[in-house]
Amino acid sequence: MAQMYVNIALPVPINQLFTYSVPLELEQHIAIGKRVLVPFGKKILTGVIVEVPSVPPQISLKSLIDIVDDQPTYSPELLQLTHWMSDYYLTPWGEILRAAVPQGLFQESFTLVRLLAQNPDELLHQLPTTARAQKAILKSLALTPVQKTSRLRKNTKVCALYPALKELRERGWIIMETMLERSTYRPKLERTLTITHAGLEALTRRTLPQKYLHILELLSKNTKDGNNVLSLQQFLKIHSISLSTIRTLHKKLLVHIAEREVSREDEFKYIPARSDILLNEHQQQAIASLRRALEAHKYRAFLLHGVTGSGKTQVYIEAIRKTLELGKTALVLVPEISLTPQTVDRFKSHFGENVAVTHSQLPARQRYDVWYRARQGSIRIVIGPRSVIFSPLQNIGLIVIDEEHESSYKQYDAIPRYNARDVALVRAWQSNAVVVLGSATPSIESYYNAQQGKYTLLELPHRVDTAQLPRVMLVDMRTERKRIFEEIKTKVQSTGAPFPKRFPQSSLSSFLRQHIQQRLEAHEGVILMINRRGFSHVMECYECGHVEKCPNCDVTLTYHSTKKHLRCHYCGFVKDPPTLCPHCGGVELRFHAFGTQQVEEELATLFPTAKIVRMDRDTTTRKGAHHRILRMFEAGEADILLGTQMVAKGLDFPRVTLVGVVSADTQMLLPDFRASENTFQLLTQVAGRAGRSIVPGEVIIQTLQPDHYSLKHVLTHDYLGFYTEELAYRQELKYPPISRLVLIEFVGTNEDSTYEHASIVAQHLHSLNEGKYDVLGPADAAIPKIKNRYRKHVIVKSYKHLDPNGSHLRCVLRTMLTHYETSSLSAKHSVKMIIDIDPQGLI
DNA sequence: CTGTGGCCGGTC
DNA sequence: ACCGGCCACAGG
Repeated sequence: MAQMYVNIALPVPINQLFTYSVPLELEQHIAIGKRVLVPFGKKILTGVIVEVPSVPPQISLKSLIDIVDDQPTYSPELLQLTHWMSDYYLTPWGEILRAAVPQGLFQESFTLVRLLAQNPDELLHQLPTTARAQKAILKSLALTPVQKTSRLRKNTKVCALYPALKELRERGWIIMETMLERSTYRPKLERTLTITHAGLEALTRRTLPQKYLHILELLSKNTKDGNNVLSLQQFLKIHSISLSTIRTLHKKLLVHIAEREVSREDEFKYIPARSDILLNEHQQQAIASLRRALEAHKYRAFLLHGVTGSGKTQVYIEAIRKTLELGKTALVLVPEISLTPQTVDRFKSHFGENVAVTHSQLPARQRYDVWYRARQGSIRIVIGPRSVIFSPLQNIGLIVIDEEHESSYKQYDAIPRYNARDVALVRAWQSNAVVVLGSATPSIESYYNAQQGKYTLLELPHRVDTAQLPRVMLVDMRTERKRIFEEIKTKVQSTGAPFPKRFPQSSLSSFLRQHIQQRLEAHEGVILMINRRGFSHVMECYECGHVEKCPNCDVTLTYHSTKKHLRCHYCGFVKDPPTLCPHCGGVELRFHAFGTQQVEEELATLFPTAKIVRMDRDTTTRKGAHHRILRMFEAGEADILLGTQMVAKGLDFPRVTLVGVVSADTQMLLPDFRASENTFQLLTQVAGRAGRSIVPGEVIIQTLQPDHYSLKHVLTHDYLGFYTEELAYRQELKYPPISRLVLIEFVGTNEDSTYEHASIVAQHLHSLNEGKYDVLGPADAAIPKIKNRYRKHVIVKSYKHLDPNGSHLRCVLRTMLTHYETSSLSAKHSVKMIIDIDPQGLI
């Protein structure tokens, strides 16, 4: 037999596979998709067998250490999907494979350093004065005698750590041990109690005290097929028996205590689904289309555009029902934030034991369980946030992406930077499955795709039952501001006092106040949304709300306090800030945004008897806090729910009749080409929280820009109107979906070298250009410095009519990447380069 | 002459 | 990412 080789994908930032030879005794266990342990550099890493080549490369090879899996962790389907991602997102395959499974499945080795010497302080003198590194290591070990090498490196900041450790080892002062991390996953066990043969005999012979006989009798009834139905704990509790009694029986060998693995899923109280749900005509049509598509067993994508409260979930449920009938499985992706118990219960009540739900707050073990059970086929529906797109469900028939426009489907802060919605489309295509993208406010891209015929459009234009869409009103905050400003001016003119440093401002207009008052009196619920403080570097006219924009990119300019100028962070355009407002001649240009705190205080003063609950990042980090706040509000124990964007999504409280938006502007003025789209989506979503029952709802939006087009269409619930206007804007400035964007971010501690590095790459991209794309920048990122690291952006805009599937662009970027990797430019200046394909935003 | 810190290329 | 080899340079 010829020597066998395997190609392994490793989770290292090197875009290639590595070949290893296979020891004879492992040959019969080799299979594509299994995890293996391999030596790599100084470490042992986990990798995945992705190919079995017939011809080895002409280099000396290392040998596999072990095969971790009994059965492949990755199905051919998942290997195909992750391979596509590796190519599309320019990310090493191994890194994607690691991201596609629960944490802890990619063990790697580490080295422990253990101090043997008893008296390290004396030993210090034995070392030559020049051996500073060794001394530093000894001192650190004197404090903590056992440390990982990585920790020693951090503690001592020694450069050549290993040579120094070698010396110390040769002196016999330390030893080093290579260890493999323990897998973070261990099954949850519980103890079971069974009666032994000796116990049964004792029972028939009745040679024991009555008390013990009674217990044995209970036990003999409780035992089924050799397995105890109740756990030890449950048995003790139900029959009020103490553990010590059982111990006595155990000592006499009359009972047997064993351990068994249990599922960690939370107890679920089964609520049967309502059977009286009447589907309206549009829902029925949508369901019929989906059923036909499912029966065809072919790839097909649908965009389900349904207004808030139009019963999209019921459509998903019927589609899933059909999928199960066809013997297939279904994936449901939801944005993290909208995974309310309401939604979960609804799916569970229809599909019971077939469903599993994961979310990021679930302990890692429980997430592992869901992953494992999906792979085993013991569940057939998985619901969760973006990462469940990798769920190892077999035979997928349907993928649902709820609220497909949500930015949380894009992972932007870690490798791999992928959009789960787009990956879902590819997975469905590769698996001949049906995809449903659902939203009340589809992303411009998705609606564009629907119009281009890539997706079939399904519309739900009405709310279910007889609920009406709420009445939306705008409050022009400029009038309020003007009044205050005039008052100050007259006061200044009459008294001769200087202008006050800070102008008084109230976050709540009198109009909004009156309406809150009315709702409180009627004992109805009020939701108030504040935008997170976010971006304060936007300069705004106090009187008219005017904001300066870039003449080239049409994004909001940001103020740089050090250089005292306004700047476009897309193209680098710079100008001095105006002293007078170019729009109204106002003198007061300033930065501002309301914080949750200020609004809460104002509310408390204005409505002293009202009970206000706050929901934001700070108040909901504790486990269960989120649910408790919502339950209080639902039960009517709280009158006003005040919160950030969290309150905009997925909540369904019939008692809410008024929704107020403190300021639409913070969102609208974000320096990003998607600012209008996000504003429209957010406001439409939050407006959708009002009037979800017979009582009609009202929505009040405060703004300094009442004429802005993203607000205009919110008033009339006119998605298509907004889409048309927004698409024209995108076409004019060549933003997606007309173009394809790639954001290249450079992060470094030294501003000049970070910039230099960015320009070299930008230059390189220019030189490779054949006119199919534009390169913008380098420019400062909108937040130019985070945690003492400078951020520079280079943006590539590739034109779809010249490079329809973006393959040319990826080819160019790959060339650039190879060049970059070998030129070791990054190491020299310690500048990190991050490539983000199809970024969600450019901030 | 030795030990150390910075750059650079390789990792099967 | 992270290690080791190479080179320049400070201290003896």
